[in-house]
Amino acid sequence: MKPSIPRGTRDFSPSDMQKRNYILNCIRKNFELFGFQQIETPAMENISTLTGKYGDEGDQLIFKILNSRIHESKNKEVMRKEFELSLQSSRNSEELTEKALRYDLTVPFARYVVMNQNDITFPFRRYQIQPVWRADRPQKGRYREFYQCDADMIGSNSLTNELELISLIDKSFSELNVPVILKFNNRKILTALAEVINERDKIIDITVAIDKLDKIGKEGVNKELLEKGISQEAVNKLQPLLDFKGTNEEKVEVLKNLLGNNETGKKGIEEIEFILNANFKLQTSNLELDITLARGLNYYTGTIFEVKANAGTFTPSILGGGRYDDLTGIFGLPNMSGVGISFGIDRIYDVMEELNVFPEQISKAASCSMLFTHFDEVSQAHCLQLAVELRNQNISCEVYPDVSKKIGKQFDYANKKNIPFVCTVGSNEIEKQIYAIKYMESGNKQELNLQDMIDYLKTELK
RNA sequence: GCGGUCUUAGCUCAGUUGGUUAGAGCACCAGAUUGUGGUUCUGGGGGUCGCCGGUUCGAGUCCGGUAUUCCGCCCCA
Repeated sequence: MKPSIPRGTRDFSPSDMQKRNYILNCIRKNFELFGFQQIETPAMENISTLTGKYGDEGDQLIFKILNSRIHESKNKEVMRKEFELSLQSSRNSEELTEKALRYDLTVPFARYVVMNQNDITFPFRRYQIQPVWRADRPQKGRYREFYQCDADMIGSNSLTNELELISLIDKSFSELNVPVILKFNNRKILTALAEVINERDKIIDITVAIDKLDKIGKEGVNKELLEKGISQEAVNKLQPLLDFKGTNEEKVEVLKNLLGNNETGKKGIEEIEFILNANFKLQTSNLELDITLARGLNYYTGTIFEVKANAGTFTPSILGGGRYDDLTGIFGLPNMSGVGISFGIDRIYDVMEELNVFPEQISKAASCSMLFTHFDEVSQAHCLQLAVELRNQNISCEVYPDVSKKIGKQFDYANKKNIPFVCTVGSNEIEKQIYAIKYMESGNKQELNLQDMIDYLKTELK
């Protein structure tokens, strides 16, 4: 058969993994530097855990897992009915699919917090690096399996958590050498907006439409708002928001004029001002209040974040996040506010590839430090013994696995794998216990006994 | 889920209005070179032209379906 993998999924070769791990290690190091602790959760969740958290569109992007051994079920009539209903409209039937692949890491985290609340010391900082799955149509930078790297603080209302996350974002992208623009907004602003224009029920439609401003323009947004049944009067009231361009402080003034008399609006503006005024390192990061930033996920209630690359032509969203005041409530633990962010390393990878900002040494990384070459079974066996000695000294090495008189072929192998040192062992070497070490880059050779070889390699490999 | 697009050797791609045995570069293998790689030269292997069906005397080329890639919509890391 012809081998293939599902669309939207990918294999990662050793050179891919070197680059992916470079990104991952940077982010993981910073997570730990900020005191986050790692957890993992299962790839699959009960489907009821996931549904209803991501909006209607999100629910349809959940990968469902068909129940096993349905042919042995005793409830086939019920299943047939459920299947018929599933053909009619989007729904979840636990008779057919009781499990699903996780869609993000935040909802499983909320579930974890509720289940383990007695063992957790709050406020809890956790990080989680695992793949998620979305039944989306693949495109460039849009995969059906991809990794999220989440850092969340839960059990604290303090806005200093938001400041810490901004600091973490700033530090991570500057270390990765990716120029970014960090946008933020507050869901309370959007809620207040819907209230002020008397379209409270349409908040989702309003936020989704406004979020598209930079993509479809003001006319596009207005058209979509009207199509969704928002009144012309309400749309008119929104115009100052859509028109406005200016500094963060000027935007706050616009918000005050528009929403200053609304309680929720006041609170949102306060939170925004706190972040902007925080006497922090924020001035050096590219922090922008974007009053049209909405984000689709339903569970956000306060601050929302989004990061985009600020260079090159491929500038997808590479980080998202925000504050959720009551995600755990649905699982039975109310009043547990959390805030978190999620790095999308697959897209960060694509952006870094385009910008060509991976350090050069990553692509040159060798699989090991030394290759032993040989001529026959006897010399190969001697090499295996030498390899044990080197590895005991923490020097990585490999013995060419096949026996061949063609030493050139063995050298070519070292050359292709960027292995920096080659040691050839034959009967002369075994007899004298002196080995010729060749440094591939220069071609220089050194004749050394085992102890000198170890010392030499340790010095050279530093 | 809807619309468009791509697919020819391991990789990147040519392939004329449908017409002999489908090509190139790189990679691979062998030799020049029997204890030392990168350069060079010579030779060689490798294709159900994504898959299924149709039109035709004849299909890589035209038509239908399907899968995949990428793009737009929707949504999002």
